Amino acid sequence: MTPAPKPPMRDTLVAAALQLFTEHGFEQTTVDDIVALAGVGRRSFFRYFPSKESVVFPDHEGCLRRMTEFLADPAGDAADPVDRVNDAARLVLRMYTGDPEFSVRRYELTRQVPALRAHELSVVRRYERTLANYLRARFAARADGRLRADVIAAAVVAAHNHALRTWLRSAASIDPEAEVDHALEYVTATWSDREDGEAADGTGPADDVVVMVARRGTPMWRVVQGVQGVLE
Amino acid sequence: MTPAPKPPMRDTLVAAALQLFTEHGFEQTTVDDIVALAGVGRRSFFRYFPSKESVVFPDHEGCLRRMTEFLADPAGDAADPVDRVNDAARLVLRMYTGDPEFSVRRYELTRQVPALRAHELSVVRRYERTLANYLRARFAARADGRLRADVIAAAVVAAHNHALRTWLRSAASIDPEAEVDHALEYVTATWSDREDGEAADGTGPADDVVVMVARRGTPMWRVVQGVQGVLE
DNA sequence: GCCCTCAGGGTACTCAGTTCCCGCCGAAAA
DNA sequence: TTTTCGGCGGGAACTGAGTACCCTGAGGGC
Repeated sequence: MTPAPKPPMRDTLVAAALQLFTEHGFEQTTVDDIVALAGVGRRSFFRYFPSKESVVFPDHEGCLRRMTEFLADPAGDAADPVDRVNDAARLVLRMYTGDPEFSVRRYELTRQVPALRAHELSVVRRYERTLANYLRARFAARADGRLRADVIAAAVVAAHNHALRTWLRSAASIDPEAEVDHALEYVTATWSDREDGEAADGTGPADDVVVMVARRGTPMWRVVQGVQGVLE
Repeated sequence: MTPAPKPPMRDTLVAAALQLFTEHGFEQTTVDDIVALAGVGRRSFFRYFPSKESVVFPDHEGCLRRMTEFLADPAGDAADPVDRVNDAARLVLRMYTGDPEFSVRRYELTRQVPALRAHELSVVRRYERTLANYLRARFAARADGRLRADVIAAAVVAAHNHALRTWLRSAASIDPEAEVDHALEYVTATWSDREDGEAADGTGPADDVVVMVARRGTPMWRVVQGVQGVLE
């Protein structure tokens, strides 16, 4: 019978802040303006948000927690580590697509306010470190495992954010899942240990033999391109 | 005949700030403390540094400018793009190795002060965007060129920073160049267009033909590993 | 002499973020 | 019903970063 099981004051503050930020700009809006519009005390703002910037990213704490729980689930230990990290990144995408209007407004705002970009960077960094720490554990036995983990985590985050921004720039009019899948495939194709044959779409027996002929000195990207062209 | 061609006040401020930060901590030190120790006015501090954090990274502006100039030099247009951004990243390494004591002190400081970590993030981000923009131009004609540029730039920065931090953690006692070369090779081997044969050590004619046999469904990293094993 | 420029200094202000304390309200105990 | 208690929300005052404005004084050209 409780229409608002979550405390509404937090949401009220977010709505008031976003409205004022988009109307008058981030720097021009003071915290006093926000709490005046929300009809609460100034003290309450900092009870819910540690800084003026964080009110623009109200759901990242929860998303980071979900990502940590997802990666800690032992049910995923059998999966390919890079696939696992990609799925973890998709949790972030889902948070954005869960409220497209808010996400697009936030994107426009963040794009033109340096303080918000800086705050977003530290948020993204925490995702990246979460992914990297997971990969470090999975690659512990591998040579250069920590380096590999850091590079792959950075690549996954970069690919995810590239696709996410493409979707946001389109005003949420394209298919975000397809965009992210395509971008993450760029990373997976190169770094994953996954056996693609198992999950293939059946356009050929899994044990076909493919022969790739290359001249010594051929750039690696061209080899990959050639093999991909044959395998797909 | 000028013993200090550069204004010494800037260096005085940096030295005073670093001393107070390491002695009493970053948050505990106020800008007034810094200018009092440096013997200058408070106003002068903000004439040289836009924020309290930026005094810890006094040389990044110049390094970013050098990187931009380096990438704008048309002499490099013939080189492989990934090699080019790797060399650009090495400019940053050289700035750190140019003053190892300062770099190690800054690393210790940054490691335990969230505000400094956030500021470093925005600095690193500018390097990454500079590299990505260069690669975007070089990959303009390629399919998914922008995605590729963003992912490679992120991977290069991650590899560089991984090696840099390894060196800093060692208290500058290991060979930083070798560490970075090794880390960047991780990225180059996968993404570069460079013709390895040309620069090979002559263990075979450049136009040997290599045959790589793979089963359909073989993971791409295993294909790359196999081809690399034959080509090297 | 005068005027112009400009690096540096000082003062006062805004506002984010913190600290401390108070009032309110609902629940449980007496 | 009254008392006590605990937690949420409010308010006042404080610290300190960053900014705006104006002053001074040293050079440098005329």
